[in-house]
Amino acid sequence: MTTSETTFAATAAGLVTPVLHWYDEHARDLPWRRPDASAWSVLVSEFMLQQTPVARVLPIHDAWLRQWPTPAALAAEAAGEAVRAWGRLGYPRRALRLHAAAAAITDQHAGRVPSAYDDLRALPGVGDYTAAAVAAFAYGQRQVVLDTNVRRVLARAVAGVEFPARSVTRAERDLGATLLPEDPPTAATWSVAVMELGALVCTADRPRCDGCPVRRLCAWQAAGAPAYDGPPRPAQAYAGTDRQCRGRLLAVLRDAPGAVTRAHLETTWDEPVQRERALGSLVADGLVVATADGRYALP
DNA sequence: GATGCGTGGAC
DNA sequence: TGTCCAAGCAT
Repeated sequence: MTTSETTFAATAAGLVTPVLHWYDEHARDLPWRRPDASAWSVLVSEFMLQQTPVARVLPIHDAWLRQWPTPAALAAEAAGEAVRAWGRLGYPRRALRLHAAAAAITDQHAGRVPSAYDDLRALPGVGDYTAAAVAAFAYGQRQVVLDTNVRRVLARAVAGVEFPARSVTRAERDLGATLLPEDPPTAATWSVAVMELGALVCTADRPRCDGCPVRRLCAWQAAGAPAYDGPPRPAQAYAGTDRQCRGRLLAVLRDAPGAVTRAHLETTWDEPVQRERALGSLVADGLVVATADGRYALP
């Protein structure tokens, strides 16, 4: 190991204890983190939190768990009810996938959220992050959990750059594995702690470095907090896009008690070509179904 | 690996 | 006000 690699590893290892202590004092009290939270509650939270802020998830998660306290309860419903209950959380395909995951859990895992990473990863809508997160947070396993928060903390504290690469790199996985404490429950706490640090302190915009427990160790701070100089991230347009059009159409169906007419849908979007394309894509995704009488409804 | 996929809050 | 972005996933 070279001198620089030795220094790198020592710096990285020094992050763990301060972050654990910081988490002990500053962790938010979130429903899915409580000791009595079920694995199902954790799984639902992870679906909802994909690309969605905690504040918007809280009320929907609460209502969801009241309505469907178990995977089997959700699996017994029509998928459209899941889409309806999803409300305006965004990315409604997640509701469909969560419903499909509940069905798979009911059919293939006797109604119990699986604990093995590979079983979780095989569920609809569960990728590398969500599988690792549920294994760690619901079952206390030792897993490398890499989300946007963790990746940003490591990019700054260890690599000395403001933002991580566009996609997860081999180096990040190796670093995550190196940092992970040996003891499984401690590893699981570290994973949630470093995520929380990214969410509350080491934020994308205006990080609160004054309150950071590892400021002294941070490579980005040591370098003078240089601005990001990588390729610009493409701005995600929304106004006038198919995504907005889909959102409008689906909102009409969510708010209607049953099927709606094509004429009703047409009032929500002026441009006919785009409207038809969006409606077609919603049907293709399974978020909307055409009824026998030519109307449209949730599945 | 690049795209498409919602929504609303913060500035 | 427009811009950015928030615990990703599937294709």
